[in-house]
Amino acid sequence: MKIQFTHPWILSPAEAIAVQQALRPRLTLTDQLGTVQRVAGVDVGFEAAGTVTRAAIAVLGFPELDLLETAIARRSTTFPYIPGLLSFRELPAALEALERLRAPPDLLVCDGQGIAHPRQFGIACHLGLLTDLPAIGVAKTRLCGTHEEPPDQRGAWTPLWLKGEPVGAVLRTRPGVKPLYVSPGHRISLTSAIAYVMACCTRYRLPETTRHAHRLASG
DNA sequence: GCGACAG
DNA sequence: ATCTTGTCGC
Repeated sequence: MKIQFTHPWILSPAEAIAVQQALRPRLTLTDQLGTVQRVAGVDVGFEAAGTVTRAAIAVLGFPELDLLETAIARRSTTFPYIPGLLSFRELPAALEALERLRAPPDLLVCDGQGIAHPRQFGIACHLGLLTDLPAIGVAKTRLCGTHEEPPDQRGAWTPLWLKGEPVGAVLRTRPGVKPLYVSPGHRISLTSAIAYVMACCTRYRLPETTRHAHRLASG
């Protein structure tokens, strides 16, 4: 698939924050999805003590979740991990992997936050904007915001509040496990994001799915 | 000023 | 991200 646009990735932290602030007004935070038939899980890992970033994409048919296509890319890491600036370390490899897909997915599920972010521009927002695809952020731990513990029941969720706004959901995908942090990235509402994440967690929790994607994409 | 801090 | 230790439920 084709990436819509990009920008420099060798930046200072202050310049990276300026990029986030410039791009944030371009987000669409309402539903703007067509028929969802292809969902892409986007995960990134590291090799060689963090000097090499490895991105793996698994495209699944929806709602059956059958594996349709995978792609992988490796890049030398050009930006350190700084909370709030994760996308500047991970996206160059993820974009390269996405470019290798034969057809664009209908929805991106990204490892990390969407608008549940100090400047409301997490990695799912950033990737959604550069591809102009609907994108959801699914994180395993909290970056910012406050919330109550969701009930221990599949599908239960509580709002994640940031500056008086509900920016995400703390979602119990299965009883007895830690909840996931779901937030919209681009072209999707919070309620739709929750529904799609639950529909993608019928067989596995997302961390298991993304780990599986890494193995499949690695061969 | 101090603590918190996706991966 | 990754690693280690302690606790609990099956």
